Amino acid sequence: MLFRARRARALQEELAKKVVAEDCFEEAETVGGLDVSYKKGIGCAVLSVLKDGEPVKFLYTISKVPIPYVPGFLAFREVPLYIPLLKEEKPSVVLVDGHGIAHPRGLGVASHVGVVTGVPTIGVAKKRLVGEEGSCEYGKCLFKDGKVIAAILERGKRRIYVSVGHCVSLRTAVEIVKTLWKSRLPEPIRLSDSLSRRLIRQWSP
DNA sequence: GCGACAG
DNA sequence: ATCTTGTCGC
Repeated sequence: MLFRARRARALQEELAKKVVAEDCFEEAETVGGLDVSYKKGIGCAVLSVLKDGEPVKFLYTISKVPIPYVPGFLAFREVPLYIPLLKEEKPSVVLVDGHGIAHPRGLGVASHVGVVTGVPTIGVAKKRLVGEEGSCEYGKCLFKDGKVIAAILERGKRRIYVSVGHCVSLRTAVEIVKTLWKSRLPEPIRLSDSLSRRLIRQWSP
C-alpha cells in the first residue's frame, strides 16, 4: 500500500490543534503501557495495565500492518493497533513507546492516539526525533522554538525522552514516569514490550 | 547535495 | 522495529 505523506501531514497538523497539555485527570489510579512488536508484516500490540505498580491486566491484538515506517509518521503504523485496545480498557493514563508532542508537527504517536481516543497519554522515547538539547528544571530537556518539548530522564548511561502526549502536563508526566522507571524502560512499557515480543515470535503463519 | 531520522 | 552468538559483568 502506498503511503500518502501529504494527507498524513495535513491530518497531523489538524489533530495537533486538539492536544491538551494539561492534566485532565485527578489521580493516576491505573497506568497503562503500549508497545508493538513485528514479524514479517504482522504486528502485535499489547496494553499492560498497572495498579499500585503491579500488573493487573494485559490485552493484545495481532494484525497485518501494511503501512511502512517513515520517520515522523510512526502513528499511522501503530495507532490502528492501539485503538481497539483502548476502546476495551481505559487506564487513567497511558505510557506510549514513542514521542508525544516532541515531534516535527507536534503530534507524535503518543499524542495521536491520545487525541483520537480521548485517553490521557505520555510519550516515552528512547531516541531523539527533533529538538535541541539544553538544561531546564528537569535537568536536561529538548527545546523547539525556544520552548521545552520533552524532559530527558537519565539513569547512568541510559536515558529516555518524556513528553506530553495528551491531557497531561509535562510535570505530571515526568512524575509518573519517574516512579515507574526501574529497569531499561518504565514498567508498563517494558511489560508490553516483552509480552508483544513473545506473542509475535510464536505466531506461526 | 548532505546529514538527520521515534519504532 | 528486526536480523542474530557469544560474551562481559553483577
